[in-house]
Amino acid sequence: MKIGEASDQSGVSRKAIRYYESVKLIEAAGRTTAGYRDYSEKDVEILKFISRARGLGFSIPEVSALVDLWKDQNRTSAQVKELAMAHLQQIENKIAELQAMRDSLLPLVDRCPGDNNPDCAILNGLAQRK
Amino acid sequence: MKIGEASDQSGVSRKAIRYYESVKLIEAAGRTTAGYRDYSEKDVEILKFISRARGLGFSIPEVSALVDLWKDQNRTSAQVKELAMAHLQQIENKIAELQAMRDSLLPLVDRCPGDNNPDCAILNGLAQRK
DNA sequence: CTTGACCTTGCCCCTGGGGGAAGGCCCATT
DNA sequence: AATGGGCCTTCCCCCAGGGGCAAGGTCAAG
Repeated sequence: MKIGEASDQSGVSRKAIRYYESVKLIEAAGRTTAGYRDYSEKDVEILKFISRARGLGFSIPEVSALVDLWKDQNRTSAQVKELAMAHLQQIENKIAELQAMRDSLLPLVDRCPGDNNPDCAILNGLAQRK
Repeated sequence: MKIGEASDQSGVSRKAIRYYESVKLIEAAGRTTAGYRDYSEKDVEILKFISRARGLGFSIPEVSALVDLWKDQNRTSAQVKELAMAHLQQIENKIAELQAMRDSLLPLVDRCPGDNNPDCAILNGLAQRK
């Protein structure tokens, strides 16, 4: 099948598929006589795997490692778990970072009257030396 | 003062200062006879303002709008509040997105034995059609 | 006068693709 | 047989926010 159908079936955009090929996350697809990329059902399964992993926030190198482990019958679940736990920690860190931003910003927003006067707690908070 | 001192005092890297100038977030600094950028105390205050706004996660265009409002004596606090609340919503959205990732990934990690066998709930979860 | 610390511009790199241009291919309809 | 539109191809620019490095200019102290 051609890239459009592979895209529709896998949920990965055409653009992303070509990008994944360019960064060698997936193998270069075979070509038809017309020069079109040609995909098999198996290729689509790999794309779906990648799509789900990306959806969980794994970066391209991380997804690459996951795909390699998936294909490797000699893997250990410990290897996979280590990778996933490291990613989970990154997620937790980002959540904490965003919550810290929210916790800093929220009180400023609450104290800003939001009326027609120029006085604003948000600008004051940003301007003042802490 | 030159860029190095302005950087030290404001907490914004030399590189970032030049970058902010190139994207017109700040005005182009004056130059000494030797061609070095020259900063005043006021410039440093603006950089500190920017640094704090960036620390709260505001994007460059958002920071630009905040700086403009800060300088504008005819602003209304409603304008500032609107901008801040929109950003706050973006933060909340990102937090929710990351929490959803965590909530999907965590049960898989918990069910992965992490031993020397290849069977792994994480890979199974990514591979299976949902 | 030399040395080292600072400054300058400029270029390529990163993430993860999106958007769009210019041109080639294929199928169905007229 | 021709044509139209819907695919496909490669190529390049764009986003944030700089990092890193190169080649060279400047300045103050010893």
